[in-house]
Amino acid sequence: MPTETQLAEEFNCARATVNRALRELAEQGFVERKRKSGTRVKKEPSKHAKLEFSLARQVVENQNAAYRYALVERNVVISPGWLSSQLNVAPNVRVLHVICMHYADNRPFQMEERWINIEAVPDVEDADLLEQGPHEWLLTTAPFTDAEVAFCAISADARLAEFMGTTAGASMIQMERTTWKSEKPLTFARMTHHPGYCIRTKY
Amino acid sequence: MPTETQLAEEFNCARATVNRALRELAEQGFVERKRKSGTRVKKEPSKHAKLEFSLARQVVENQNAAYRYALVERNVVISPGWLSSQLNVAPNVRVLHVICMHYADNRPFQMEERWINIEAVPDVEDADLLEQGPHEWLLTTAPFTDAEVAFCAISADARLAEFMGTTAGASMIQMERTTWKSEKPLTFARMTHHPGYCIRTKY
DNA sequence: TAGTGGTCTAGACCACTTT
DNA sequence: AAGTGGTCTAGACCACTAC
Repeated sequence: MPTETQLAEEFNCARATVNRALRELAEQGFVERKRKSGTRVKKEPSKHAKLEFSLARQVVENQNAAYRYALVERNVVISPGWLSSQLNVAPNVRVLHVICMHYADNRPFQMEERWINIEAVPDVEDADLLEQGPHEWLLTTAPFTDAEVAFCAISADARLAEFMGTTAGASMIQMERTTWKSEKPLTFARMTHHPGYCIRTKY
Repeated sequence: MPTETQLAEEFNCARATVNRALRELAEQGFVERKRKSGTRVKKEPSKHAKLEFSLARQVVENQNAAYRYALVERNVVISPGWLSSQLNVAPNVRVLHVICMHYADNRPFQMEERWINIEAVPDVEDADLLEQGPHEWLLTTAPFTDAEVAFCAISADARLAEFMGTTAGASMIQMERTTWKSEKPLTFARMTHHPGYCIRTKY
């Protein structure tokens, strides 16, 4: 493509304006920009959607349903090996293990199982988490800076099925998330949605 | 927060610079901006991930696996009622129905079923789609401008299980996508991934 | 209607990267 | 070494919207 200066002349506008337009096109994935070599139109425009990352409460309330939270289990445990690897923390550190449920109009919406790195968030040991979910507590107390997310489909085992009010073998969408606060591992969470739940977004 | 002019004074810089900084903070979901009422820091910063939207071929090749494509079925049909509603096209228009498979190292990776609005992309009737998948064909020929995506978990039925080399009842992650080109409905696609496949992304 | 952010201009200097 | 995009300045006008 022509250089910014050329485009500015062609369209009779300032270079700053051209720059902003091209920068936005680059953000949207239509063009690629490199210093010295210039701006090129991408062959396969890399589209991407924004995936909102909300609290269960927010999602439920957006559906105009009544949100209810319940704590199922809360205990301090020694980090099992797989978790230490996942979070990249020393083996055998103490972590807070939490299981809780989110309901929409009293129907199971999401089951959340979470391990929190106590070392990174010492205050969490005193949080009772009876009224407020660990996700919400963490967001207001220790907001993360980086996260990795994975979505997959799983079959409910007997226990999960019981909690989610369905039968064993049902297909459910599961979201696993690991978060860091400036390189420091915060938490690993596994959130399982009720059968039939869809994650929706737009481009 | 202070107004742009105040911040510009405070930091000894031009208002345009402040504006760009605040605009970027707003894009990242940390602040909210409204004319006249000013800029406010959000209580619950709305984080969001970018969800790359790639061709099956690209995903497979990124895994360093060999990609193979196969056309399963290709026929012109009269749009069934549910599809006409989904795409918002007149009932009984002609659509191109395509089923195809994407393989990674000769193992089933994704099954794709797609309906294409012939009226919006007349050329597609002459595309044989033997070498190239409809997704790839559409992207280069008639790139979309808007899309809606839904992810959900499904249980494989007998036919799907056979194609995906698994057993009926297996949980698989499915992506449904409807796309438009400037308000004109283009296509509805349902892409089912092999059991165990995860969609990954970062914040 | 007044004040805010949204956008533009014309000009300048800088940093990176390819040649 | 040269050319590109990246970023900044100082100033201006406009559009929306809360009051």
